[in-house]
Amino acid sequence: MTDSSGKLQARKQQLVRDAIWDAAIDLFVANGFDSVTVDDIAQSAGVSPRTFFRYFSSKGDLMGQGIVTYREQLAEAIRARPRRESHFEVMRHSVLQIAEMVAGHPRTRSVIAVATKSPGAREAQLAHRPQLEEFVARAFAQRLRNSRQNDLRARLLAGLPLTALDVAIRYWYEHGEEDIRKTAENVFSMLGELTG
Amino acid sequence: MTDSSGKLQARKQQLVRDAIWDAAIDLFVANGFDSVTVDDIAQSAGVSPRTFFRYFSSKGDLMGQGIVTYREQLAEAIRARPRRESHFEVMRHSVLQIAEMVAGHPRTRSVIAVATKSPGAREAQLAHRPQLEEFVARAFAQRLRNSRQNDLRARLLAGLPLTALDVAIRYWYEHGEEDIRKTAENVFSMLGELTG
DNA sequence: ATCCTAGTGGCAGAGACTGCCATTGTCAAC
DNA sequence: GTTGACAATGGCAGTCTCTGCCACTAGGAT
Repeated sequence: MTDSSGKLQARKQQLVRDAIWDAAIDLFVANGFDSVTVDDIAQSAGVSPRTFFRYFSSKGDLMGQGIVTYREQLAEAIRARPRRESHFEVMRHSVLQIAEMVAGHPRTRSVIAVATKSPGAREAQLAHRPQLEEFVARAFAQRLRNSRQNDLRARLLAGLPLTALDVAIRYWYEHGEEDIRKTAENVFSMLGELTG
Repeated sequence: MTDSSGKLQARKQQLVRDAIWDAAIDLFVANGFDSVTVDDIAQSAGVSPRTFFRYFSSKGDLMGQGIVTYREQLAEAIRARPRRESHFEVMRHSVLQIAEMVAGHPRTRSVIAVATKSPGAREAQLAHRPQLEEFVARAFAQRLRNSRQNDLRARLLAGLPLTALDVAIRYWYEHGEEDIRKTAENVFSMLGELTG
């Protein structure tokens, strides 16, 4: 099998996946998360309901994909920071970088709008957090090889930036800020003042 | 209507509620969160499935009750701290206090065990976080009346202790520590070192 | 004894999700 | 171009969650 054919398949799958996701978000925005059924989404995307579940494990799963997409890049951003940089600076730079990517995505506002209006959608979004935390925690753990209470520290260091990111993005959305970096900087400046 | 009869009614309701919850947690521990159906729980608690849903909005809802119970007390603990105390100290004292209460509950270990083993259960547990955050954020907002970016700050101050609490409790459970205060103190000491 | 009301159970039905099997398409070797 | 494997899809049946509705019952108030 040639390399291109394999990639072609993968590309086509991604196409279907995107079609489903886009259709779903649009329907959520138009009709509300709760009133939209999986059948609606499948029909709008031109696939069978059965196929929907082959691409997404649940209806709520759709709400997390916006963030999960940047999972590797967040971990990578953390790993890429210089080794002697303080944890605080690592978090700050990584969050700033990812926040900008998230804010740049055309449908980010739609996703947040849905999550804001529907508690069920927001919960579904949060359902991805354990997975996300684990991912980030592993990235931090590599910087902590000889630290006391490695895992406790890693988990805390994973939870903080995710909380900061979440707070920043929601504030950015609700207040119609132009530059999300500014909001994120504010969050970290507040974080820094905590001990002072 | 006399005062006592109303209280009696409430007491009876709480009895049913506890019966359902206890039965559910026991079943979860024994058979796993996913394999237990609502019918199982209802039968084990001696009520109809229909009644189950009058006490808990969903099967997953059961997983959050352990924490939600302390919702008001956490907010109250925050409000009770002296007004000139730093945010950091407010968080520290409040979390320590609540952590001790949570750790003292006889079924806390069971709940964490279930949440640890089943991703679905953990997600259901996290589903209560928005509600919880909102609650804590309101408590902090009262301390911030004249602060810039009130709500951004309040949300961050709500997210941090909840993250700290979550991390501390899980670590305490997994490492079989005797005193959860020590673990919580460690978390906050790590938090304090962040800017230093 | 008789209302009145809150709590309950049963029933029907929608929607989420899964396992299974048949069908279709796609690529590769012939 | 035909064929043969293999992945993706669709349809179907069935389970489970959750809700609206209505009938029933128990306990307190009158």
